[in-house]
Amino acid sequence: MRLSKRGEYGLRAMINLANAHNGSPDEMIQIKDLSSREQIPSKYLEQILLTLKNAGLLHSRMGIGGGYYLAKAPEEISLGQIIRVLDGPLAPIRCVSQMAYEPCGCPDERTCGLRMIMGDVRNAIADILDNTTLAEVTARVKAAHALLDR
Amino acid sequence: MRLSKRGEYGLRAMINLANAHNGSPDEMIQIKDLSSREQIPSKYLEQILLTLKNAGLLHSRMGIGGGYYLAKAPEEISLGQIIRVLDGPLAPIRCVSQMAYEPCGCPDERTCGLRMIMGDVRNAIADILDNTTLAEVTARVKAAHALLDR
DNA sequence: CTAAAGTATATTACTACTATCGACTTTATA
DNA sequence: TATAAAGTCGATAGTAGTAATATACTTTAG
Repeated sequence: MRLSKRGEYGLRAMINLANAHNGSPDEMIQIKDLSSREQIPSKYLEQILLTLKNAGLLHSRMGIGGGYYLAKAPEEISLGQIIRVLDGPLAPIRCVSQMAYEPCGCPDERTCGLRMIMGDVRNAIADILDNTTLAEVTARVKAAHALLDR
Repeated sequence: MRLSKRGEYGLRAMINLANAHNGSPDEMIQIKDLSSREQIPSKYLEQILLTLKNAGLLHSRMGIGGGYYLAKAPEEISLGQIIRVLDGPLAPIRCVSQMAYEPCGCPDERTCGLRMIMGDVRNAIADILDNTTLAEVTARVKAAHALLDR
């Protein structure tokens, strides 16, 4: 049930960008900063950010002082969206995927035990990831910092 | 968030064996039957069943009329156990794994947003898979058949 | 004794993931 | 307007893990 490195790196970068987000131009962050902060190979991160940009989740500016920033408010970007862009469907097996269903060759899907359980698992995962936005992650991070600083 | 083929095949085989389980010697099923019923390459299934046997979840008998059968009652085998044997930890990333924790290199685990959310996801998955036994799967399959037969 | 069945290990094939390279385009600013 | 900083793009290479096959061996019923 593994999240790929691509998905992990993408999420880390997006969470970083969300933490910096404040509506001003200051929020822009460069690849090399993200990469050093989160220990991600920078050329690999480049590909990931580009994918996220093409999917409409990020904007960027080229040239000196350029960088990446969120294309929408953190409230409007869910972790589920990010993972789907980078890793594809959330479902553990294709025959329970909402976005990329494929039959699995079991004798009868209606009475397939595995399908029933994996459907439950898919729903549990999607419930969390589709209902958690970057804004909520940021809030939880801030709360954790506040607790530590006391 | 994919379940590997190994895990999928293993679960299908175990569910099949659980459906056949009745405490008598009749419950034994041969590799070739499992493989044809569930469309699993038989030599690959062989490896999987052997792994499950070495983990103590299956017993077998060699020779004519041999085959595999559950090592314990279906009530005592959870899907989580099966997946852990075949695929390793349930957690999406190692730093939230209970059975195979590894640090992930983020600046501070206590305030890592990704870790918080993935911890939730891990718990949601484990809640389902560790609390669902083969007996419950069998019951759901029977119920689905009953519904269809009306 | 022999055929059916599981055991064991090695090897191959394939694919997805991870990462790197080099050439190109855009932009701020000295 | 030249230059350096930054993102863009396509190709490709390395690697690990997954999936599958091959071959030889052991056990057991009849």
